Amino acid sequence: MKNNLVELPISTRDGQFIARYSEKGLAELDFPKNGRAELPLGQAAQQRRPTRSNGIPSKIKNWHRATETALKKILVGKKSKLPPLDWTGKTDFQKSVWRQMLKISAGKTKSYGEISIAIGKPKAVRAVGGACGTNPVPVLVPCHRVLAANKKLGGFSGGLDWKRSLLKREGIKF
DNA sequence: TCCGTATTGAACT
DNA sequence: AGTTCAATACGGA
Repeated sequence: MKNNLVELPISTRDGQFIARYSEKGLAELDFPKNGRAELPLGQAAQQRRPTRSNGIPSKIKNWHRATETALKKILVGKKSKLPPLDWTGKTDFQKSVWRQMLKISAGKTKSYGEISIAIGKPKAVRAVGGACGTNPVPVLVPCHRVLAANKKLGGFSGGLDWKRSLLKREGIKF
């Protein structure tokens, strides 16, 4: 079996996210492609296309519902329960890093250094950054709550605008 | 094996 | 106070 992922859209006020599910859980989540963090102003282009519900296992539909709820909550700075995540094929190091990030509650931040300490490898700060960059499930795994040591904005896969917006919504100052 | 990385902290203008 | 630089762990080619 290969990338037998089920692809489902999630419409939010920030645009349409794309969620992909494997047989084990949520495997990937993508930012809206044509939607910058430039304040959509409610003019979100909502594409309504025929949904092929056929062939989608009910468990995936269930996960998708959880994902949709979680995503929308987090987008307004609230904590939420997450669907099962499928990190198959990823390294133990990455999984450790992401698990630490899941422990960051809404409205709080951690530095890359703190993450590295938390996983027992204080010197692996840059590797932590690398793991963040390959995080397949942004937002839900709150990589945006990870800042540099002096509380500065690091980088972000989906664009720094996103990171800034998300942090702002959670009332984080930097 | 070599290179890049979403870092860091210390040294140096 | 701003900038440069080496160190360091890990993943991908």
